[in-house]
Amino acid sequence: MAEGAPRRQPTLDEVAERAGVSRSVASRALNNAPHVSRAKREAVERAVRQLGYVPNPTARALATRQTGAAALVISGEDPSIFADPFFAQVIVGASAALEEAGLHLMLCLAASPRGRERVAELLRGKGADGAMLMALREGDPLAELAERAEMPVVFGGRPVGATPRWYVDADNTGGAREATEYLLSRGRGRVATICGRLDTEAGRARYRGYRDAMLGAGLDPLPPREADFTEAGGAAAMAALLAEHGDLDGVFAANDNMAVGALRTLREAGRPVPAEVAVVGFDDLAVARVADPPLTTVHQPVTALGREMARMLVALVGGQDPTPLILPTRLVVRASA
Amino acid sequence: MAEGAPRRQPTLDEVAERAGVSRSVASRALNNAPHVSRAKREAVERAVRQLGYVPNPTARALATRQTGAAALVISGEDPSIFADPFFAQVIVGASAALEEAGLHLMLCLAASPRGRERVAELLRGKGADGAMLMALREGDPLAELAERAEMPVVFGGRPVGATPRWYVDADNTGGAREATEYLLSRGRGRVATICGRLDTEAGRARYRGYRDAMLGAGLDPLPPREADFTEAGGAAAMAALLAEHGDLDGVFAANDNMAVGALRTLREAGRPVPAEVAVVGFDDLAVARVADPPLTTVHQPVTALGREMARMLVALVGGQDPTPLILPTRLVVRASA
DNA sequence: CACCCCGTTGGGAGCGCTCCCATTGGAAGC
DNA sequence: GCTTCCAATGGGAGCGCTCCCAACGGGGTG
Repeated sequence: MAEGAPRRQPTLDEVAERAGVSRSVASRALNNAPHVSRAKREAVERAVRQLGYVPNPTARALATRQTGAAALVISGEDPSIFADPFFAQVIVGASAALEEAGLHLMLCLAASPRGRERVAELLRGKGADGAMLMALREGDPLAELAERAEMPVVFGGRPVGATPRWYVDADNTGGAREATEYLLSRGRGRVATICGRLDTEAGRARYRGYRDAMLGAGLDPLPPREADFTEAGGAAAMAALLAEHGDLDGVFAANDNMAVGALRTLREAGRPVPAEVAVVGFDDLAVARVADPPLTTVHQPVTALGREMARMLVALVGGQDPTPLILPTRLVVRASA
Repeated sequence: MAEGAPRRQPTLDEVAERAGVSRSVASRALNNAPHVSRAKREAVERAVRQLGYVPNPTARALATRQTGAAALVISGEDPSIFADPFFAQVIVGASAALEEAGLHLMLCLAASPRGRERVAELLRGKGADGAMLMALREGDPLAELAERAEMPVVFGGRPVGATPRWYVDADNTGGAREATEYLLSRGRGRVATICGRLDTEAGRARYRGYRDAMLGAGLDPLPPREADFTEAGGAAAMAALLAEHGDLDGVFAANDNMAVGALRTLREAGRPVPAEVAVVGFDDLAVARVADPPLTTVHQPVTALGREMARMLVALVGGQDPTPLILPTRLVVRASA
């Protein structure tokens, strides 16, 4: 907080007066728009420097009807979902792309009812120039809010049961299929999957990939063994799997967190990885490299996902009509399979 | 994006007209301020519902000189610093507290020069009602920006070399001392430390804690072995430590990431943990529980840190003058030491 | 019955900026 | 030398909301 007298911030009028020009000219000079003589432009710049003028973003927003901010909304019934480093990566990408476009990032963790309400306000009132929505589950109230939103909305991953106009997604099915096929190609014949929440499209798509690969190899896919994308959930699912199918020799986990959990369970059960059971994850987050053994996993360009979402939103805000994007995944082979 | 005709959002004037009252009364009714008769209040509420009116936050911000948003600024020369799950936890806490106060969260990753410039704008122009600054390094340009900021600023952790007026920090020195003392108390006599970046106050404070504990036990502290708070950095530092002091039997790493790296190096070097070398970390992030062996570490209330920063900021915005806060840490004993 | 008090009410002046538009004047064209 | 054109300029009207303040009127008091 500034010390001393509560001197107001200088306004554009004061800058104009100091520079000996009209407010209009000062405004144009500031936004370096045309129709300003070199002399006046410099006079304005000098005045700005002398007064330490900084434009008031709120006033500008009101006049231009643009807030200069984009919202990133992460759904979930409980804030702990955000602990997944996946989101941090997305944010890094989105933040960079937004920064490039001169937009600020508003982060909304739509966990509590109160939070969801605030998101609704943001979307319905013009609290941002656009929004990115992620992690929607089936029947997510956010989906409806997105419909009513007074601004462009880009989805990160697709919501369940509907294909929005604009989204960026990873090739979940393809990646999962590749992972499973890899396990099969390495001679694993009894491959199970720990799938993510089936009330998310990513969870379903990855299960489809597993199923397709199994069917393609003439094998019976196991029914979905659902977990919640967390390490603990993965560990529990692995234990259940082991109890039911003691003879399995391969597991595709629908994300790295769950794969790490599976690894832990297998270690505790004395089932060496990959000797007895091979494990493949999905995401390729930092944890995959550090796991023991290092995790073979489906790499998903998470930072790019954030970046492309933001870019798509920027295009939308700029009046363009971008096309949805599906980012490629690729298998990264490490020691676990 | 709304379909159909580009109908404008209804304004307060339209609501007032519809309700048969003046704009003033409508405004008061909306903000449920006094001096509005029951009848008119209800008429306004009805009109709001019928028109689907949502107040324009920008206009409100301009009139009240309050943006309704708080910025969380994370410094760092490179966005990857944000990959540290530490920040995600802070955000969860801050977000919840801000939500309670009806403020939005603007997240600023001040990594690139461009990003820092935008933060400067935000802080100098009134782009937010207040800011929380984290992860400042020695000589960080953000420190000066904070001085000039036209809004209250709360620090998360203290900047190097200066104690700001308002901050929330963890008891870094105390925690590090406790960790080291624990190692010593378990009969480890040759205890080294992998300290974090010494251009951060947290890095320095934790080294001081180690040093104090060593001196307190009449032992010679080893000189700081600096790493960058990452897993890879921790692994490298551990390797160097092993090369120089092959006989060490205890390591205090200044955060969990580095501790996990150290664990990996020790495993690769065939030095069983904790049998030959005991390891203690700092932070108690999720990774500590999952590590192999599970990591003994200094628990730091990270979510509370975010929450308290936000609460302090809210108090400040509300015109109060809160006092700085130092949150307690505590040792969590697991298998690694 | 005059007077005062106070809850209601609405008019109007901003908040600080953008942008449309009419005006000006000098350079270029004939 | 006169018209034409256009860059440069500044006045003014908003953007949608808050809030001060004067005005109004009904009930209570002396």
